[in-house]
Amino acid sequence: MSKYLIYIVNKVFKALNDQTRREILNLLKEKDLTAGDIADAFQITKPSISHHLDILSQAELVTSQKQGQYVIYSLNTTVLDDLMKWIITLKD
Amino acid sequence: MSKYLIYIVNKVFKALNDQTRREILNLLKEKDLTAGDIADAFQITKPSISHHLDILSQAELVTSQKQGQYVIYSLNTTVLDDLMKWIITLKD
DNA sequence: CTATTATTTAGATATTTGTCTAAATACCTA
DNA sequence: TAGGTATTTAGACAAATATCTAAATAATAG
Repeated sequence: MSKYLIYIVNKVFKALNDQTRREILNLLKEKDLTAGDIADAFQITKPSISHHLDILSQAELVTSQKQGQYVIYSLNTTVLDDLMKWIITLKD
Repeated sequence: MSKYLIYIVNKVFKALNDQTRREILNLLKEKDLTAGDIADAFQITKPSISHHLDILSQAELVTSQKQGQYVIYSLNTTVLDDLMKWIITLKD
């Protein structure tokens, strides 16, 4: 288990250890969304959602690009491969 | 995504969101160990390890059986399948 | 330019979490 | 039964976290 993988996995587990953040990822699975669209899907405030999106970004579970005054978020599943690797290592 | 799976995945993510607990699982991958053996592998106190083991038990990531005055812990990888299912669902 | 909309940042607060020490429980052995 | 070992429980405390409101930043539209 490389130091790099341990570092990534730590961040990803942290990011995934929250129901709201997991639901955000599920929303983004369907299609890319603006920060506002994502916030509208939850009962919590926009700043809180912004914070969740930041944590997801740090874990590289989402990417974002600015389009005018909007910020569009997309799901990024590449780190999930690292996560799977970690889990499989535990299994065999 | 069933309510049951969401419930399980929530507990498992909680349990896995800690370096010490992840290391405990890695130790148990090699062989079953008593609570004391596990505690000896870390710098933190026995009560703290006991607490970590409790969280891992609640998530069903470990099982335990009493053998005399010892409690022997074993890795249980079955919930990891549920976790994998959740991840794969996100990926495709 | 000014007002409006979208998003993030800053700072405060309550809750959760990881850790500790001390005590309790359970089992074993002489 | 008494003393020792293994483990857990209870309670305290500091650090981390999720949330909020208010303010700042950035872009658009009139």
